[in-house]
Amino acid sequence: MASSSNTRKQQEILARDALILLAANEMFAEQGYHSTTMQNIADKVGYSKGTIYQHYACKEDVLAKLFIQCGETLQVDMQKVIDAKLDIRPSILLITGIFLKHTKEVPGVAGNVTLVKSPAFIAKLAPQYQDEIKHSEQIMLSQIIGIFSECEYFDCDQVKSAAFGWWSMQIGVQNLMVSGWDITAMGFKTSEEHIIESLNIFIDGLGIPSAECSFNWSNVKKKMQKILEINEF
Amino acid sequence: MASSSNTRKQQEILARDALILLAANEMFAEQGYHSTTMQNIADKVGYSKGTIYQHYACKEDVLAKLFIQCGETLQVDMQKVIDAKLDIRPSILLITGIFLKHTKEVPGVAGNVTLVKSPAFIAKLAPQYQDEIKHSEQIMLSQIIGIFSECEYFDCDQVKSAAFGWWSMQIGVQNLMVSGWDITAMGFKTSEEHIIESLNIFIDGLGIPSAECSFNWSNVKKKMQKILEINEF
DNA sequence: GTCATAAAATGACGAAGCGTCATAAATTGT
DNA sequence: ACAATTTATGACGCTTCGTCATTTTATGAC
Repeated sequence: MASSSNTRKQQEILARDALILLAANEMFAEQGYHSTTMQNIADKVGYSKGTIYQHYACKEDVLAKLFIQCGETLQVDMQKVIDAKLDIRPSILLITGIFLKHTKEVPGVAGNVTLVKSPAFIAKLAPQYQDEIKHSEQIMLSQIIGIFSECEYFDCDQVKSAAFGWWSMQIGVQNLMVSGWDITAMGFKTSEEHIIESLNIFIDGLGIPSAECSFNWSNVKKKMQKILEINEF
Repeated sequence: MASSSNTRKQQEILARDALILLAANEMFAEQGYHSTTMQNIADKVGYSKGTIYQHYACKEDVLAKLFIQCGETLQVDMQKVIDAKLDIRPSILLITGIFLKHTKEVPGVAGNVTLVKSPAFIAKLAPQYQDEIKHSEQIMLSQIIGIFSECEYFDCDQVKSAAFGWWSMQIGVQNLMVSGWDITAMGFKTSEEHIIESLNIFIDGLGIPSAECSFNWSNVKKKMQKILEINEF
């Protein structure tokens, strides 16, 4: 067997893998993880169920792979913010903005963070995915801790509490955003606007001086587009 | 048919209903909602599957009922804090403490807030439960808004952002607490300790002056026991 | 081009869970 | 004691997950 043939076939499989993930992501977003069947995904990509199972040993693995992919994108984007060496306030707000952007782009994944991390779910995953998820968590956590550590106003313990608080708020807002709850119908602004405002309050509480320019969601969005080098989202 | 006989039978059914919910709550907490079967619940209460289905038309309704029950308890406990007319800082921290307490008591419910509120899940519920959940949400939200409104330091818009931020953080920390993630193994303190510290930071950011006594998790717990008139949890 | 062999795709099948309903058991009223 | 009604039961139909024997396609030697 020629190596070129091997490579070609491998590329075919890789391309189909991308199609599967694309289809799964769409269906998870549209009708939820549990309401999406493997047959649905197979139909959408135009292959049989058996072929999908040559890529993923179980339905859980599909969501896990999407989750891991998102984690990688998040890490890359977060690193861009870190490398920009901004002040701590814009850093935190931009990292939040990145998560908000991802929540809107992949609601089927962002809304299932809790499911993916539940013991029952993890137990069904291929060992490789279990490890990758754990690894992804650690990288992201260290990035977050790193950003909060840059602040000279508080000690190691406060850093951990601040990072934990931010993380909680982030998980929470993701869940609120993907739930069908229309908060604007209750006189609220959008989740993005409120959470940025809340975070500004939180950062004020950390004793960090206010920036010269105000940081509302609109500003954060613009700054994000610049740093991530994207046009729209 | 005598009314006494009717009442007696109704009480039997009510008693069994409580047993079903008790069993379901335990199993949801132990092995998760999805891994718990209706047969499991039936076996645990010592009745057949068919009898369980005379109480609840579907598995979703069982979780929804538990969710609604918890909501009622939360409302009652929150009202006790509100009625105590404390300063805003202890009020917010005690409300948080109540949610932390409930998260520990009913992890099978607290960890599934996102699931219960997902459109696909809601759609399967009996109309009655759909309404009750919506109603429960509104009551709790108005209680939270009410507490934040007591603060004279900010306007209506800030109140909403603060309430939204608090709510996000609360949902997030519940998810973190019920996930298998052992943060103490990573050098962190407990979720309860960190979130109380984070909330203190958040409240500082609101411009609220520090209280004379410090409010760590231990203090909050003690104050809670006093106001809710309980001994341990 | 043809054929043997290997690789890959398929969907019928077994297993398991949800929810139903005809039947069985128990309770009530006469 | 017996009929009528209410209540409990688990076998059954249906759906979905995941498997695997079979079919189809691709490869390579001649």
